[in-house]
Amino acid sequence: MTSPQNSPVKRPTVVDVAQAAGVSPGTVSNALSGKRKVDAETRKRIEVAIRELGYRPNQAARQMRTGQTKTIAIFSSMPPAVAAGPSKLGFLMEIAASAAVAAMARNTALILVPPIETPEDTLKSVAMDGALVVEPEEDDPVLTRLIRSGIPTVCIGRPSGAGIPYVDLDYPAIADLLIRHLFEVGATRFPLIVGASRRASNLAFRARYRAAAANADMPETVLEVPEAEAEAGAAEAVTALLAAGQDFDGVLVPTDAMATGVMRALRDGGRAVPDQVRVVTRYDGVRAQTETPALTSVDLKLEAVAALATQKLVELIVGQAGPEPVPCPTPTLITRPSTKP
Amino acid sequence: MTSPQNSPVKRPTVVDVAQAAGVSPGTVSNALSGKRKVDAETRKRIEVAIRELGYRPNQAARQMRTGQTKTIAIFSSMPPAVAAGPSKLGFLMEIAASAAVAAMARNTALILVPPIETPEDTLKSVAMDGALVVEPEEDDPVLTRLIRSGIPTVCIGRPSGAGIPYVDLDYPAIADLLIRHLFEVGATRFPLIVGASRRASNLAFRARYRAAAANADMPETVLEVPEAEAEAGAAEAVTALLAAGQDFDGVLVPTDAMATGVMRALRDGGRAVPDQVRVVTRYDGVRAQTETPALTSVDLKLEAVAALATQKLVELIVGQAGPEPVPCPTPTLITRPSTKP
DNA sequence: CCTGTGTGTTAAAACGTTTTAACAAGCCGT
DNA sequence: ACGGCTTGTTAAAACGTTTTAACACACAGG
Repeated sequence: MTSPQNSPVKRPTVVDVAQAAGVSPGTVSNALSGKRKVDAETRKRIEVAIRELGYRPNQAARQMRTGQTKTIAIFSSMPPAVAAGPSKLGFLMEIAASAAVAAMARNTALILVPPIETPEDTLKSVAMDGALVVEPEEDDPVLTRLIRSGIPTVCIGRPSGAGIPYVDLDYPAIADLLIRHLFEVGATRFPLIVGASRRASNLAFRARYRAAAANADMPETVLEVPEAEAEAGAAEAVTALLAAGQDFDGVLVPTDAMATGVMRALRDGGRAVPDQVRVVTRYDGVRAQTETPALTSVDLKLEAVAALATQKLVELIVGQAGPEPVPCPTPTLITRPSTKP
Repeated sequence: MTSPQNSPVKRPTVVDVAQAAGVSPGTVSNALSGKRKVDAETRKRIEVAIRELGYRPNQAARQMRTGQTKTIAIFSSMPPAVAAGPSKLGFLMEIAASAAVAAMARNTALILVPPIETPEDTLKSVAMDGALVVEPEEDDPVLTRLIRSGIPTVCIGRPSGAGIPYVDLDYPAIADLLIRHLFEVGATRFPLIVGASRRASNLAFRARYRAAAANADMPETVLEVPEAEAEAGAAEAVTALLAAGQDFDGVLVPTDAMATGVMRALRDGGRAVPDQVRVVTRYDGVRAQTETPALTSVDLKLEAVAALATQKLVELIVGQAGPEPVPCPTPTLITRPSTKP
């Protein structure tokens, strides 16, 4: 109960604790970190002093000295137009939530970096010693900037560059899962509606679709839609298809926002789902679930993926792991009314 | 192209920049922050030196000197059982996403603190100069700890203590909206299924329900369900109600997880929604949207709420604002098949 | 008695900024 | 020629930790 200085609050520091415990600051540090041996009796004194004063270590000072911020950031490389809207809550946030708990379990904080146009500014203003990049695009600007800055980075979804560690989402397997299912429920010819960017998932879907079409003697119809106008673009594409009189009994449309557009176009065009046309999409998010009828999609095991990526990242940071990719959990199908036979 | 030291990387510091530009470190700092005047020509030299060396300020050092971390944290006080599962992606993440962009716009990072049992550890290990608390409970442990630590805090949803700034979610208005709607679509007697905790929203729903019941001469039936077992508990409660032969033509069930349970119990009990029973819930999340039939709910304007709270928080941190609450946007009804007349 | 070996502690340096107080130079009005 | 004012710059201190090198001490083996 000694009268404090008149300064506002003056949080106690390690030297206050040292003084109270009758030791030197260095010893307090050692007691806290356990890096060097300190006498049991001394440690006791220090602990009571800490409790007494309500000492909390100053993270900034600690960070500055050690160079470790104990912080990782999560970036979405999707254009804001894609990440925004109803999907915003989906993919990215689902991963972020899981990554946050995985990080916290390793006593690391996760900071949420919203989709932005200017990665440079963000990289300057925010301190982190590692980064997660969700679904990097080919030559992703955020990703390249990160690795050029020497910041340890783990991708979720395979990146275009080599030597960057990642947790694969195994897009080919996902594509096969959906394509096989379409055939199984009786579809015989279906177009692929896909994003125009060179994002890895788009590439995989195109490749697997081509292979499957060739294999089944099905004519290939690949419609590329700019990702920024996903929903409207997909609707337009399907409407054009209908107008052209092309017949099809299924649609493979990975991006959920585009799936919404497809469903609208089908409704407007008087096609019944699933009786006349079966529709499947990739991400099992709000959109897939709330469509009428609800859409068959894929359980990507995002929670596990996020946890693995986070673990890999912290190992990378402390130098316990190399840049080799992490095997990913196998995705499974979720069948819904949109493909009911 | 001078050969660098053999040390790993050695990021350039402010003194390197100063040396390259032929000035003192202090001047570089001034040029960067713009706090003091520096000659236009000198500033130019500094800027090119910065670009040349690829200098990025060390945030930790900056933080330590200024005491500002430029970081805020967002806490959910919900028990993990509630925050987990499908709802995890909903309420909390929707707010977090919006808060992140609002924070970033003010050049502040948002760190995501997952629901935890041990707030003390987190508060110790993570540096922040402000906090958002989502839906604080009465005498919320996280909240009390935060204010005791003197960390500026803004709540989303009214806290129990006084003097803590918050953005109201206006639970009474929300409750009234739903209750009025139930009456309007022809319901004459309906129970309230509500969380057992003393969370502000629960209290408000109880109060408004009582008032409305008294006013309409409707018998009161309030069923309290422990929040940890929301879905199962609510299902059980409704099943018991049916077994007891109590007749009702509507259900008011604010928590979406409980709504799922209610719908299941009604289905199992052979009651048709909306023909025999109308159901309304509060949060328009995945669950409300994917129920069959989809549930009438409320647009809480979470995006705006989160932005307001974040703005208030940064103002609070820099001392530009007092602890008075922030007026909140008015919620609106979203009518869905579950109350179709 | 001397040398070596732990053990536990400490004083001081270092981390990279920002801020403070001082200062030099130029200009103005007497 | 001198004091006062402005403008731009700087040297040095400060922020709170961790780490390094040194030290004091006890104790063992010769």
